[in-house]
Formats: sequence, C-alpha cells, structure tokens
Amino acid sequence: MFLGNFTHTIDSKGRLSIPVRFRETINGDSNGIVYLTTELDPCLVVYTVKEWSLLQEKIKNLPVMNKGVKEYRRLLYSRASECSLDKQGRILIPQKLRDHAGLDGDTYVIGNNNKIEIWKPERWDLIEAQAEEGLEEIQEELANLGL
Amino acid sequence: MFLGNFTHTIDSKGRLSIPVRFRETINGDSNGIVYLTTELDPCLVVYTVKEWSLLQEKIKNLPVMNKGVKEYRRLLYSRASECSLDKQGRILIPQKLRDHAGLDGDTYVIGNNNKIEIWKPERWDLIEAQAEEGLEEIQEELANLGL
DNA sequence: TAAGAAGTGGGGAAGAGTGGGGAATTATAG
DNA sequence: CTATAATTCCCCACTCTTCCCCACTTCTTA
Repeated sequence: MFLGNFTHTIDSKGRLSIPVRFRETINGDSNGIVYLTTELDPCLVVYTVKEWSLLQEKIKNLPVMNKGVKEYRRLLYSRASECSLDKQGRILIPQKLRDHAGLDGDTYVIGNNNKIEIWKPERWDLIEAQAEEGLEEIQEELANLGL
Repeated sequence: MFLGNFTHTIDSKGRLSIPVRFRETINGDSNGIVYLTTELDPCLVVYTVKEWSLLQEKIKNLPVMNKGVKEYRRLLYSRASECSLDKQGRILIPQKLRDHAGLDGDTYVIGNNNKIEIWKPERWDLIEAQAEEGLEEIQEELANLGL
C-alpha cells in the first residue's frame, strides 16, 4: 500500500528518488522494476509489475472497439516506460514524460493505494483544493455509505 | 475504545506521546502500529490497524470511478502515514501533517470511540463550543431518539 | 517520603535524499 | 565507417532526517 506525500527533487539528470517506504513494496512486488505512464490526470503514474499486470487484465476485458477505450489504450501504452531503480533508489524519467507532467525541480511523490503518482506541486495543490471542496458536497453520501 | 482528552506536547523533533490508556489498545489491535491521516475536520486522525482495515473494506465497496469517491480516496491516501510507536510510546508525525493540522507544542490527544483525534487546542475549543450550541438546538430531536 | 510510572528532552548512530565524477553505451555528424 | 557528442549507468561523498537509546522531571500511589 502506497501512502503519503513526499517532496523530492528531480536533479539535473532527470532522476527522481522514490521514497524508501515505497521501495520496499517495489522491491517485493517488482524486483526493482516499475512502469511509468500517464492516465487521465496531468501527472505521471507509477505501477509495480504486479499492479501493471492487473491493469493489463482489466484492459483485456474492456470492449475492444469502443472509441474511448481505444484512445485510453493508445495513450497509456505510447507513453509507458519500463524503469528500474538505481542503487540509490532513483528512477530516470524520460524527457517527454517530464515535459508532459511539467516536472522540474521540486516534485511531489504521492501514494494512492495501489499506485504512485508524480505531480508538479502547483498542479497537485489545485487538485487537492478541488477535492476538498468536492468532499464537502458528498459528505452526506459518504456518511450513508458508512464513512 | 478510546476515551478522554489529554494535553501532550509535540517536541522539537515532531514527536507526540500517546496516552498510556490508548497504548494498551494500540498494542493489542495493532502491535504498536497506527495509521495517521486526515478526514473532514482540521485535525489528524489515528486508526489502529484493525480499524484501518475496516475502513479499507468500506472503501472497496464504493463505486470506483465516482468522482467524489476518487477525490476522497486521493485525499485519504495522500495524507496517510503508517507510524509505529517508539520505545517511549511516541509517534513521529510527518511535517506535512503537522502543518495541515496546525500542530506545534501543546496538543490535544482525544479519544473518539474507535479512533484517536489530534487537535490544535484553539481549533478544538472552537469546535467544542460549536458542538455545545448545536446540542441545545437538537435537544428535542435527541430526546425523541431515546437519548 | 520513597518508588514507580508517565511524559519530555536530547545525544549519537544509522539511514535517506541529493549531487556530481567518470566509465560505458548509444546517438549523431562528417 | 570513424570521430565526436550526448545520454545512461554506476559509484562515491556529503548533508539532513529519522530512529534508538538513555536520562531527567513530574505526578501518583503506597
């Protein structure tokens, strides 16, 4: 389980160190290898090998010819990159992905249960504020669901 | 069951000692490990491993793609942290969480049945006063409910 | 008033995060 | 096809945080 928000720095070589707490899971599930890609949000997403396989399974069961599904698959795979952690626990993020997520210097590495997200701080702060507002609105719904 | 309000101090290293009465439950349910996060209120929430698991179960049963649910999960996980008690019965509260709850120096550690809440005293006093006012208003309703 | 338990504070070792040099590999240009 | 440039990878070194341990103080209880 990936939890928490860590501020790490992307150095001049494009490397980003993964929080130690995440490394344990990555080494266990993945032998130090992760899949890096993008999804619907303007951030990068990191999957362990295990979670990546689960994602593949899910995608297999989606309707093949559906327009949205086709687009989703296209983006997911075209942007995906297999990365391995170096001896210091860092991944090298390809230039294109860095550009796509607007990453440079200080960066948030955020646990989202089964995946890790990498955010440009400004963008995350915005999303977070929106989420808080949204939460107020659905408070009662959540309460009804027992939360 | 967590009961009572204790004033403890967060030291310069960000550590907060958990009241002994709470530790017994934590060691029983959790082997000294707790989950620290935030919810709707401007305070921190502490769950035992057992209670955290129950929360996970509830979340699993929510609709995955629902916007509000996604936001809720994002906030919950991004702010969560697994903490273990040190030999003195303290937890180290991550800087970001301390900032979020405005914690520094004297702090209230409050039992709320199945979870512990950590409050900045000023904020708690406000909430408490509001709750008292609210209670007056709904007194009759409560009476009807058999309280 | 002594003894024990609870809360607090701090020193020091170990670990995490960061930066950079240099070799190896790949890409580019002539 | 070769020479040069760029990128990637591996290693070492430095700093700051975290973790572990011990000690002091206060409060309670006998």
